[in-house]
Amino acid sequence: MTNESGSITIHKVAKAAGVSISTVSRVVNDLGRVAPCTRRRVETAVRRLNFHPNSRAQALSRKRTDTIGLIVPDFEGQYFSMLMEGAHEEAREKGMHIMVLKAKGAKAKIEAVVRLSSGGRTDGVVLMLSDLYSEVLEGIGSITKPLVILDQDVNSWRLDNVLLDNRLGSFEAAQHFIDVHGITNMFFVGGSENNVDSTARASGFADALKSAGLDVDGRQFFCNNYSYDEGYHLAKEKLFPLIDSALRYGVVAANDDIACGVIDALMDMGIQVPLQVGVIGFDDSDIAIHRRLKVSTMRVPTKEIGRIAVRMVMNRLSGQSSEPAKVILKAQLIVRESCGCDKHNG
Amino acid sequence: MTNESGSITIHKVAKAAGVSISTVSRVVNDLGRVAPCTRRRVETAVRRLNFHPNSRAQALSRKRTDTIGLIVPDFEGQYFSMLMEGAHEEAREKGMHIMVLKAKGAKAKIEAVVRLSSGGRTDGVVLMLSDLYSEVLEGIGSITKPLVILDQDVNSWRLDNVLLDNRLGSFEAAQHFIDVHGITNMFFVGGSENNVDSTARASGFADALKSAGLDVDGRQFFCNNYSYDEGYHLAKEKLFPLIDSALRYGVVAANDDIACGVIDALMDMGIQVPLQVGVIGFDDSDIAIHRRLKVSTMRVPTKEIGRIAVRMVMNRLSGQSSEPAKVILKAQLIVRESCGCDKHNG
DNA sequence: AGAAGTTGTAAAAAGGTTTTTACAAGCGTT
DNA sequence: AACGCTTGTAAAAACCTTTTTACAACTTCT
Repeated sequence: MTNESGSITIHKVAKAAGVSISTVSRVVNDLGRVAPCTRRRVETAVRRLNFHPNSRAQALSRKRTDTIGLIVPDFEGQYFSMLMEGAHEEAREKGMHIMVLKAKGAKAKIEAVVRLSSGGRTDGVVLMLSDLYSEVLEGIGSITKPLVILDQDVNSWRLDNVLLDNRLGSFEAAQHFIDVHGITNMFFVGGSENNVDSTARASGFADALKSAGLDVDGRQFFCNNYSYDEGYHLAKEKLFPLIDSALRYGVVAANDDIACGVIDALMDMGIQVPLQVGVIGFDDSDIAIHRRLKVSTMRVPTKEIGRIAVRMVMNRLSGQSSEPAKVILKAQLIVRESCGCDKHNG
Repeated sequence: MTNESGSITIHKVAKAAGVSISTVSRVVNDLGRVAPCTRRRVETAVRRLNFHPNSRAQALSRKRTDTIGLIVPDFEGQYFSMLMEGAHEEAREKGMHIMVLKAKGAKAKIEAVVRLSSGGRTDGVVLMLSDLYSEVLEGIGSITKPLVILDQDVNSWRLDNVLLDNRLGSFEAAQHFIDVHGITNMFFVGGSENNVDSTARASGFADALKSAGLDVDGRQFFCNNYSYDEGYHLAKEKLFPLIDSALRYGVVAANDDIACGVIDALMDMGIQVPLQVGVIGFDDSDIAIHRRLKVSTMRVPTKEIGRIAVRMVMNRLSGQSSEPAKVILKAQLIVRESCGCDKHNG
């Protein structure tokens, strides 16, 4: 008895209520200029027939879909979940919907953006761009719809941007080891080399060391692919041999998966964590607290990122903000156990 | 210079190519009856103007959106990620899109289904229904669009259904303890009481015990809310006191988070896991392998569930299958370390 | 050579809204 | 009573495709 297939249209409602379709439209959309008694008549007809405006016709007529596209490289991991959470909440509050697309690699990303925006399938797109592809920026140059880029700092006269201050995040992580624990020997274990998050986190780490007057050496940096297994492997094969049991060390990892891999590897090699080696992760994902040794980490306000991104699209849509907006959020150090602090305040 | 705002419509293309709009439509949609030289002319015009058919107009005319709705109770956890993965892949291969909605509780779920299907915003909906709400089934009774229910076994003449054989899963987990490890003392730690997965897993566990001639006792069952923390807490406060250090035990948990909580709690209380107490989780989520003691678990083919669900919607759409379909998938035991087996084949 | 079929294209209808324009009626003012 | 203003409603245009119908120009067969 729903619309569709029985197809209750605005015309039938109009007929049932004995008015014209424009009156029904005005009632349903709560535009003014309709007499109370007419309104009542229409409303009962709408209820009785169970009329739902055909959103496809609305979309065509209104020239919008009330849908925002979200393009991510991956559905896995808590980052996506939280991003989705924030984006969905914000969208929902404004009566909009989210269409999700996964696109890995430059070509796929461009295609995804075009597919979502060019036909008018969505009103705007949020694109997560964690790898540096200038080619993507070119490829989407012809898109005229609101477009906000996540993660990667793009300087465009058209694109909105929401980012995390990755440098500051790992700067603070390293600084924590220096200031609170008096540790001067440190390692950074990062994700893939062309992931912008990971490289920014590496350089923030380096900055912290420099600004504390410590030497920075290429041998302090390790690269893998953002996974537990690689973290484990790297720590066991490369990092462990460098450890002098008379000294204390700090490890800053580019995410919590890596941090956990490092911790487990060191423990398996008989190192006392966090006594001999402290570890700070990044992201504050579930894995950081769902273990015996709670992992200290830089919490990323991912949900907020999703929210803000959607809000930016909608600001554009409502014609506010002609200037491209850029919002930079900060990570927050969550001190738990793996850095060597006793207190567990996470 | 994309469509929209510049608005390159089929009319402009037709004009540019010196043909009628119906010819352009036939070329673009690759319907027959168009002379080679006309086709070429149209194709160049399309490319030159960068024409993308307006998908809103297409939707109105074709009476479909090429979009499938996916309604889930939550975006967190790997279950959602994998479901999304499968659904997206299948949809993408068929040129369709996924619109995601989160809805918790009966009222919200009904509203979500109505919102997505009644206005014609999607062509069909996949609804994950892990809690038993007969009220939801009633509420969506009037929907005429393809609708597939996940997780919960519904016997409807209209609704498609894809499920996991939860009973069999925990049956096999318990049986593993009995057959392989000769363990006769067992506990089940479940999720919330009205979660259909958890209760089915509990009863499968009970069946295994019964069919092995073991006693089943209410004190062997614990309930929480599917979280690490509750698993930890329950194991420490309730389960640990019941343990006789002279005996060996097996614990089947309703998911991996709980399993990890139980393991960590028991370890913290000085119990040797898996020597004294073996643990088998459920789901095979990342947390099961991202720890020192790799967790044995029942792997759920979540991605496959997502795929099949979307495929079912599309089968309906294409007019095949008038009978409601029901697919029941099986979980697979992944033997790692936490059950007491040495070998790590995960 | 004329009938019958095929092929390429145009014109028009359909899809269901929203929005603009137009008009009529009611009311107060002078 | 004439005028202008507001208010309620209808009619029509616009949104952009797809799909059906119609027709003219060719082929092919008898």
